[in-house]
Amino acid sequence: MTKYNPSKIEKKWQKYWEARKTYVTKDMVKGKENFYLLFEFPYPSGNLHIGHWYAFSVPDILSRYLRMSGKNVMYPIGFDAFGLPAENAAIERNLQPEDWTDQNIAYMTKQLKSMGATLDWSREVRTTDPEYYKWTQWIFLQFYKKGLAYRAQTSVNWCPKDKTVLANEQVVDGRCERCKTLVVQKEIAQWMFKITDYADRLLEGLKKVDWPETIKTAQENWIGRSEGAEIEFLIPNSKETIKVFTTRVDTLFGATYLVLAPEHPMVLKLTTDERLDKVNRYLEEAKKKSELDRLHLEKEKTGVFTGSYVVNSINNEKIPVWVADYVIGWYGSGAVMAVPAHDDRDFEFAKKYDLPIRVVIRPEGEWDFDKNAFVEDGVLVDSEDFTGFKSADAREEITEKLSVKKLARRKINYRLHDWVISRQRYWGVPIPMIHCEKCGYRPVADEELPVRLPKLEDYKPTSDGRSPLAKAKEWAKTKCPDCGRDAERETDTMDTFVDSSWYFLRYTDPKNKKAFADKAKMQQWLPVDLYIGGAEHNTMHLLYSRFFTKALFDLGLIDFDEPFTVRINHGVILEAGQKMSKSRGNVIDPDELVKKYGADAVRMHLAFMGPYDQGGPWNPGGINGVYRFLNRAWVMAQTICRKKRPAGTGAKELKTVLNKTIKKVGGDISDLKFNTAVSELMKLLNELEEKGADRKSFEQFLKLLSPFAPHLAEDIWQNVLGHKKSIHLEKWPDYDKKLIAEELVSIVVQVGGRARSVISLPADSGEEEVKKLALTDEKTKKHLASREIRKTIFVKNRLINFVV
RNA sequence: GCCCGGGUGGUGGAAUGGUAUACACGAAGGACUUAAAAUCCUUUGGCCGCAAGGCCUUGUGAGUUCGAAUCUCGCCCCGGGCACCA
Repeated sequence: MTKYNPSKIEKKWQKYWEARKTYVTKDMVKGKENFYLLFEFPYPSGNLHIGHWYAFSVPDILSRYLRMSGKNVMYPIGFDAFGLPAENAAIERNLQPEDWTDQNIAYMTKQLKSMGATLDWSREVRTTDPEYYKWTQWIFLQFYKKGLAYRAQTSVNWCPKDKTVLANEQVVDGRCERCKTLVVQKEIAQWMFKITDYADRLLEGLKKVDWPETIKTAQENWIGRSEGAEIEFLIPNSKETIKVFTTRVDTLFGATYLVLAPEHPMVLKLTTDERLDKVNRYLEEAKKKSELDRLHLEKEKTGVFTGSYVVNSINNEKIPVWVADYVIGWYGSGAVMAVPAHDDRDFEFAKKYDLPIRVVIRPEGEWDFDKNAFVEDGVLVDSEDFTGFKSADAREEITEKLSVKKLARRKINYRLHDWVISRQRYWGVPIPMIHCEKCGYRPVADEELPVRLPKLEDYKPTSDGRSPLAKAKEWAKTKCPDCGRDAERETDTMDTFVDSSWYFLRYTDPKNKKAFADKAKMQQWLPVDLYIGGAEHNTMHLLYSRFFTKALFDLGLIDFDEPFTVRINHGVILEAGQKMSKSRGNVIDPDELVKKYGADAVRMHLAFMGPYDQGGPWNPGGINGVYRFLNRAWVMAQTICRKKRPAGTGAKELKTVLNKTIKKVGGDISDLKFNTAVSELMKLLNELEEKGADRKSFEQFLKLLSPFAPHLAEDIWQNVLGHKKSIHLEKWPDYDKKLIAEELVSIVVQVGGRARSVISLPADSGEEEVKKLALTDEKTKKHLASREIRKTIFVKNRLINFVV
């Protein structure tokens, strides 16, 4: 008998499938429904770790199952190949980023192919391919022409180490997401995408997609919509006003002072001469503190009085204007009305600086206003005509009254910022714009695309805030498309999240030279049926892709406006309690495991570990169990082939188990419950061993196993069982409903809610029959002895409970 | 602080109102072997008991129910998101 030798058979079948183009997906197959199964394309970091296998090989089980169930499945692969880490790694190794990236892709491709997945390599896309980024640039230009891409001077996040601008989403705890350096604010003119125009639609769209609640709430929080009003406070003897944003117009009568953020443009204008020194000193301190603040050193509120007053137009009261850094410059209008009786922050500040606290909302119960602000809704007091109103009504009425005088208006604020896409780094897509002294920024003509990234000997980032591309003088020199004068190309590159915001569209038509993808082909495949990826993209890639989809929809370029119908976040595999990463040096190398146990065992072990969305600690021990299981299947195949053993004594029960397993495994895979599907297969093999398998039931078992262990299944199918065609072209077995319905069922007998015995009866027996038999049962009798049955609970085919 | 997840044997986990601990891992004992590995068999939540059997057990305390890991409320712990957002 030949021994199970995974490394030998796996290579062989991988070549076989490749030669026969088994997994090259056609755009349409008659009679088959298309299914687009997508995972987040990898970043070419160097080599795969076990986390990549988890992300790519486990969904392959679903891909194979769907194929067998008659679906035309696309399971594509590509590389998100531009980006900072590759550039930094290349700098370290004194290589060109392009060479480093190509080298990594070559190595990872080899590794990926060893998984034995149904990946369609003929559709591979790379974001660094000019044929790809040509369309990244083209889409940018469409956005530009629609006013969705614009250039503006704003305060942006600057990473001093990576020497580039970062999007808000790339700043975590005040630090650069990549290198963990403290981010500073810098005033630079940058290209931006107007994602804020889509804030409401991005919220609205969440309602119609089947995504986990966690992602939906994360995106809702990130967008941070809040409804309220903008109210103007009058500056005496001036035409100017201070606008504040509030969600609590009902507390307007309780406003006892007004606070400006240190960055507010009116701060110095409102500061009186005698307060100028103090205010200036405070502004200086606030600037310094903002960096310390991010280290969470101190959070106590500080502020300073400007010396000026503004008028609250609801009651014509003069209230003092303070400057304090607990008010954020960029949110709302950078100014707030302070209502210390009804806001925790204002309360704390008022207590500290001895400012008046005026109660205007009463709770239903008792409240100690000396100790805490009452921040919930209630009934208005001391609010002139509005006294006695409920908070919600007062908000409406007061806003209405002030808007008549044009001193207030309904307003919705968002936490979401526009997306800053300029990067001052080399390894990215050049922004296809030209700067002319006379005409300003002009778009590159479509025929000129792609604007190729030039080769640069020295591509390192510079400290002056200019992109390294500025060093490519010849490349940058061009003519203005409008006036024909000498002009210069934009030298910033795009954030890599732009590249990845549309790659799933390209997979449908990766070689198209006339469009980013053919409309008919997109119609056949999109939106994506199931998208699998990591939670780190909840508020980045997933939000950006949704924005792109909506913008492209509005441009009439696609006919759907949500890209991913179903989304599942896979769990993270931890090593020593931490996420695996090269920098931590705790990566588990799949190649070694594959060498030792084979790809089939590695895949199946990953599937068996636990719920797919949960991840968890890497437990190398368990892989033995799966390997043993595969080995036992292998051994059984050999004996069946030789002996052609007929069905054993338990043949009928075996049939029932087999049919139940067919149903359960298929259902579990569809629900992405791979771990329980594996355990069902193990149970079935145990049964087959115990009862003695015939060739037919073994073949059924093998089909169920084939998505999990594709190489082993194929080898047995063709070499041992002698089939001429691939097992992966077989149909998923049907199950017989009649066989699943058991003839005899076990019914639990409970006495007083405690299980005391089990009796066996024909299925669907009625209460009387069950009761009769239960009462003759010895164990039951013992527990019922000298007790009175007060009530009987009967659940068909399950249990009977005697309440005593 | 607020918002999502989650807490079950020595370990990964199963069961989403009806026999808790399926399926594996590990461990212990045995068979085979000169020996080891591999393989196979047996045992394996805790406590009491020679056994039959009994009692206890799903972070914790209460509640609903004939019956709760599962539903409800309070508390503790772990993971993630947001966080001075007015």
